[in-house]
Amino acid sequence: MFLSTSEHTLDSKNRVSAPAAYRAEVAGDPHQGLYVFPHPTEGFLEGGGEALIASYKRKLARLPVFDPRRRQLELLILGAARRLDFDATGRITLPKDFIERAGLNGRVVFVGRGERFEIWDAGAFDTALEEARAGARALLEDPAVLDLLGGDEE
Amino acid sequence: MFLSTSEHTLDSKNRVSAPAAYRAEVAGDPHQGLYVFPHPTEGFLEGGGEALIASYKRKLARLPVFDPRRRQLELLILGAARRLDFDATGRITLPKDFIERAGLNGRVVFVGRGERFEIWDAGAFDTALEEARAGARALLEDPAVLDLLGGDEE
DNA sequence: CGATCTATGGGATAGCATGGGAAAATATGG
DNA sequence: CCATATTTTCCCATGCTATCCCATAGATCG
Repeated sequence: MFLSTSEHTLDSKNRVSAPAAYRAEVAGDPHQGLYVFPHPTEGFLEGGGEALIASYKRKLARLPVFDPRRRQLELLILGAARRLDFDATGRITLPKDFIERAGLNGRVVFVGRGERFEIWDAGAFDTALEEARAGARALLEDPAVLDLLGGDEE
Repeated sequence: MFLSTSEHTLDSKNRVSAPAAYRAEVAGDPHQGLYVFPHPTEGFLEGGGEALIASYKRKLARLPVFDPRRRQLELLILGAARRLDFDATGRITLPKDFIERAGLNGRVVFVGRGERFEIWDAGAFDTALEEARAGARALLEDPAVLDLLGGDEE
């Protein structure tokens, strides 16, 4: 599972160290590496292991091949995704267009979200995190959320 | 799996470098090479490895041999498909009629879609990609799409 | 306090994409 | 059946980019 948040440096060759925990996460995969694509509408990158891409592929395969929604999603996800392999020291190299799409600028943040993770520009992420914190109290008082997180399971 | 999008040059001899990742994808096939045919109705080429053609063949075999729909589909897919082998530097040579059917004009784009990929004229692809991005927000708000991509799989 | 792992920087190297010439195969006409 | 024209295949050369490799420094852990 991809957890926690960590900041790393994007160097002049567009390389960035992947969090060691993420490398361990995909260490068992056949081609170990991270699969990454720019989010279709938001300004960050989404990533995961082979399992994530395979899951998208299976989900899209439920729609007929000629369904416009399937074709559009394939284009935005499978067509945009790239497998990024680790170098000997555990870094990945980000394609230039990914860097532009996500507005990355030196300091980048990896944010774990369970089955997947996100790569943000540090500045944009700080802003988003502040907003999330500012709204946290109201969120936790929302009856639907209370119910969702509520009692212990079983 | 065929992923990602990359642009290559169609030279004066109708040769174009196949993406290195696609070559790796079919490296294990008995006759390694790409199987390509013009889409029956749209202006691009569809391609894949041996697995793709074998899959079409199996699917068509579900219909009786004399079924007119089977005969028509065989003509449009199996009859149109060609195996394109790589030269020593990893290029394939596109037949002239494929180039005309897809309106290829110097710059061509390979688009990965999982089990298959497509070959587009760069100009036409840029337009299609822009449209897909423009409609992305609405797409991701579509309840059917939310449901499709939504929950984690078991 | 040494051993190991992680993060980062930079030079060297190998692979990829592309162009063009030479040789081989194929087609066309007599 | 041969001669010529055309197409296709093979081979080599080049610039560029990504990858490999080494070095350093800090952090972590017994």
